[in-house]
Amino acid sequence: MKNHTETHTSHTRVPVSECSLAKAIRVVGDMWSLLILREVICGAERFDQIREDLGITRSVLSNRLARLVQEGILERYQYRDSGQRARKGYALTAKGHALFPVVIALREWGGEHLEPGNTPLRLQLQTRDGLRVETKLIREDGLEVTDMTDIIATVKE
Amino acid sequence: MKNHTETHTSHTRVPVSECSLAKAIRVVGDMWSLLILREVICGAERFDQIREDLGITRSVLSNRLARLVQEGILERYQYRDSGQRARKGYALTAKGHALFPVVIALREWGGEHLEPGNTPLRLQLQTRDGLRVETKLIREDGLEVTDMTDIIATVKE
DNA sequence: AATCTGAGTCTTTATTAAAGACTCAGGTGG
DNA sequence: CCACCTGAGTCTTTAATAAAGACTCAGATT
Repeated sequence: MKNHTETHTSHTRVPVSECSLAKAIRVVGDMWSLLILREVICGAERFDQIREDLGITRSVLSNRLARLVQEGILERYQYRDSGQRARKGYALTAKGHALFPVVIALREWGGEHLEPGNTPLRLQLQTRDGLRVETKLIREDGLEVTDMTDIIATVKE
Repeated sequence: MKNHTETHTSHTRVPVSECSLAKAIRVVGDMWSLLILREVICGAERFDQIREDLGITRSVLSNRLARLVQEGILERYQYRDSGQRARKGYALTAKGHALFPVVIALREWGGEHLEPGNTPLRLQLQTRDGLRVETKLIREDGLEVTDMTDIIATVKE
């Protein structure tokens, strides 16, 4: 609970149009795009696979995939499983992979603050050899930040 | 570019309804909510302040603030600056502060992948005593993950 | 040749957002 | 005390998006 007599930290004004956080939010900060990324990370690669898992409509999925490809976050490719016809798939590019810290942080936050008691099955993000991975906030001096209220926004130009 | 003859990692199916990542996306994974969080982190506290900075309509702002308060991410309080009338403000709760890793990771991604050349002024997230803060992916064994393609999704039940 | 599938597009209807007028309470100035 | 201003919204109308589901079209499959 905030103390209403405390002196307020001054308002850091970075115009939305020039803020890389705001830009990132405009590019990937929408529900369907994020859910689609989750699907691709989980290994879904085909249009209908994603659509069935998410219950998204074809038109919106088509639209979002196009945007994600255009932004260079996903790439579209063709593949052919042996004995199967050629198909099209979507996969993360390097730029898409670079979103892992965001996704993992979101996953952690959801797991810690949104779970309603029991958790039957949990999505884990780990290395190929089975090591758990988690995000940490590290200060310039190498120490981990544990108290989030110690973090403030400023403008460096 | 993905090799189209590689064996595909199997599809990890966690129903959207039971996935803490998907839940987190549904709660904070929308553009306006994220932009509002950015504003509050930047020190905006009043309704009209946020509205002017973001150019969001009153009705949507009202709606999103109510949702964020209801989710326990923001709290509404009253304050009175000396010589001023009493006003209402919004501030991060502990649950809201816990989103810092997500926000900082997004900020980093935006800065690295979305900047169009020159960056006049940059939003920085740092400690109160001026130390830069960044997110890192740390493996169970303490090492940092640098190659994102080494991370895969699995289900642990 | 007829059918099936994947990967969409198109059309219609329902939801959500934008623009901007209106409300209402607390404080201020004359 | 009365008229006016401001903060913090609500309400109404119009425009943009999303949902539901029919339709398309090309490459396999029977």
